[in-house]
Amino acid sequence: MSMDFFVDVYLPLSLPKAFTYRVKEDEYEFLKPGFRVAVPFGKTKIYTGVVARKHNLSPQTYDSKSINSILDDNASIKPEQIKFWEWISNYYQCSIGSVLRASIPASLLLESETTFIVNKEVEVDKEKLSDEEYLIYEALEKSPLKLKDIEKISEKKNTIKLIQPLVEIKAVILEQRLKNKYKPKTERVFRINNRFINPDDFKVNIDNLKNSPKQLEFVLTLLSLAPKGGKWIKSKTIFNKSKSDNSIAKALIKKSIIEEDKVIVDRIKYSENSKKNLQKLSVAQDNAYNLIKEKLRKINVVLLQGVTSSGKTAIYMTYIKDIIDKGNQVLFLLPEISITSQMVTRFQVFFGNSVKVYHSKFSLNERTEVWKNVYSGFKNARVIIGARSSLFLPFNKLKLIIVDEEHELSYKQFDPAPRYHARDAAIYLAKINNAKVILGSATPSLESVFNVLKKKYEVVNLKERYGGIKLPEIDIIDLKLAIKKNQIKGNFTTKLIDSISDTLNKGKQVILFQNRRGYAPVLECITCGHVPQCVQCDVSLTHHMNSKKLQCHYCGYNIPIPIVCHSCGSSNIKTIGSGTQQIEEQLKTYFPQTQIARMDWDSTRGKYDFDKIINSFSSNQIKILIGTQMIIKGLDFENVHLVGVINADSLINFPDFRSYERSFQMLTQVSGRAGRSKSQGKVLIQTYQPNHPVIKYLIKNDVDSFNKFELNDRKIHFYPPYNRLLRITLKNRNIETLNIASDWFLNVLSQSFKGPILGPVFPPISRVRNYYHKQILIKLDSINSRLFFKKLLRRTKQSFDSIAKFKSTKLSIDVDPY
DNA sequence: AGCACGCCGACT
DNA sequence: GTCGGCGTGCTC
Repeated sequence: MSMDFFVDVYLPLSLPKAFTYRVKEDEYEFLKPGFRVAVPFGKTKIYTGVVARKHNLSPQTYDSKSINSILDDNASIKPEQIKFWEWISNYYQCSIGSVLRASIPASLLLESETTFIVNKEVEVDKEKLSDEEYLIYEALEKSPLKLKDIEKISEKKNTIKLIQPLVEIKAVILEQRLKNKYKPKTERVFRINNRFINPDDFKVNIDNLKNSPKQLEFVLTLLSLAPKGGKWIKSKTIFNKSKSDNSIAKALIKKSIIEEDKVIVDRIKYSENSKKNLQKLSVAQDNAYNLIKEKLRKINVVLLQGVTSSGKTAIYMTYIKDIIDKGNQVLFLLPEISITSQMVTRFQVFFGNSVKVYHSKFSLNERTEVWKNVYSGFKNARVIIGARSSLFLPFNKLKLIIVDEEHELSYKQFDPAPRYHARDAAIYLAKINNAKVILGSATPSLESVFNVLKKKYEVVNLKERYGGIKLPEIDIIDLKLAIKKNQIKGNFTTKLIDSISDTLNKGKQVILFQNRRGYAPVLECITCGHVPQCVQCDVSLTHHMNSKKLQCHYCGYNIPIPIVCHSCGSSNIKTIGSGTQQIEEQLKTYFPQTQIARMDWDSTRGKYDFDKIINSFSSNQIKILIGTQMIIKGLDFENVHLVGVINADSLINFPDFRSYERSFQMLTQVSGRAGRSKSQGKVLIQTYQPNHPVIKYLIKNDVDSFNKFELNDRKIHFYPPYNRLLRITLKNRNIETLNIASDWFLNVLSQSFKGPILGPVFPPISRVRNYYHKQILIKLDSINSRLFFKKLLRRTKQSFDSIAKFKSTKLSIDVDPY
């Protein structure tokens, strides 16, 4: 009986399912789920896919193509990873391909590029070729070319048609070549030739070098580093020590005295600090540590709720040590922005080379390296510090995931798909790996607080700061009152200015927090009120002082700052609003002699800008640091005494159901930057609403009461964590088509689903890059309705996609949107 | 998602 | 007449 052999393959495309390919019997035996295979797809392309499963069921409705080749000797992807992808794809309602693409460094997803080569077996009568064909053929005779290159040579765009005749007469053939994008970094190494150090000849050999002192020195240096030979020594080391260079090495290689080779080295430099002992835990920390340990025996997730500066990190580290001493791996998740070199160094001091770091600002090659380290050599990858995408690494023996600052919004991926929440995904990842989870925060998310109430998680509290330092004193400045008394100028009340100057006089530092970025956001015409808008998005252009431009934050469109109003021609235009740049300038008029730095998205574009500012602030060169969210992320500045919040209202009044929670978290975090050593710090908050609940509970440092208040509010309005949200966004260039499409969608949904469906509405920014947006929001009240709705949504999406007139409408789904 | 095909309008 | 714009449908 003849058997057919098939594999289902996941492709890195945004398509909803796996594709089935035929394989030969021996391939079938060799392949396992997780192997990468190169497969033809469509007419011209070859993609790298991942085998999901293998079987003998011949597809009924189509003929399977055969795979092109097998790319692995061992499964590149572990079964747990595939399981994790499938969960993400199912829970967050996105294609498996988009998960795959987010997971694997592009370097491991080989890419096909159509290359054309001259077919030497066919005689071509060049006289008969057209001028253009001739040109292309001649170019191809010199070297194989890709379509893009031919485009350049022929200076035409439609190269396919140009080359088509040549392909038809088989003068030119296509070559599908897979190109490996990952190039390991190598270093040259030398070692002494065995024959040279053979005891019988050694003396003679050395004597022979007498007339070449430079070469002799090279050899002696090499011998001092590797007396018995055999060992490879880095070229750099020898060149430095013997003051020689490549010419000398070359000469020695020619004489067969030394041998050379190349070894693969890590791109990311890890300091080889000797591992220090962990700092001893305080009594409170030790209690918390033991409690966590005890609770994790019975439950999978523990929430560590510790006030700012309570020393959560020390507890994590003690726990991490437990895990890695047993040869297991730990994933330490941080919000992207918190992964500073400060943080990494802190870990390396204790865990040395076993620490690996993974986040999106690393280059592709760097990320590939970490991937390979985590996959194979887990001795040097036991502690992985990473941003949300590190959930997708090929862990070996993952036994603990720590999600620090678990309340952070940036754990939720926003665009593109997969729109996953790293905290929630981490809990599932832990489950399939049999690992435990510690969530840490001073101000836990209401979701986690709720899960503690529901007994899904256990909580461990840490109510005092490390070293018995008092929490800062929080003082409110009523802006209404200040205006009445004429005690305000620009953004600053007299009280705040006095406090700043007091602090500076004591030799202490100041942090000022402003919840906006860039310079005074918009330019307004005083005469007619016109504000310059982006041409393809529905937003006002932002004034960027550095580049002297008006810029769109959504699509990057920019224009030079106009001298006259484009609408009425008046030259009476000015900037309105108050961002960090403006605050910096106002502050400079008060404290002209003081070093002031600003930290926001604009001033920290580069990879190292952030570290640079942090370093000069911690070394006390900068006295006042002004910044947005960026400055509040778990950084330890010992000398900061005063934290000022310029305006709490812009936070509190943000039109979103999470804005109170967020303001409370942010204000608590920012307050926590004050008084981290010995003396008690001070926090001054300027606000128009001194009696607002957020402010009220904040002053008392009462997280629990705030949570209670806020949970009650969420319950009344059917918001998370009581109900789950699901948001559908439709996009189209044409507003009419969009309206019809979104109405259709809503209609079909509401025929089967009786729960609350809101919309479709235009979001606050209703047009981005010339695409109009419309949103539908669904509130789901139980697991059953969630499961039911997701099924319904999948069906509805399928019918939607099959209707021709909706083809141009893009649809995206966001589960648990933020 | 890409990519090719094919149908239309705007020009050498 | 042809170039290239975009709408449509398919990919194992």
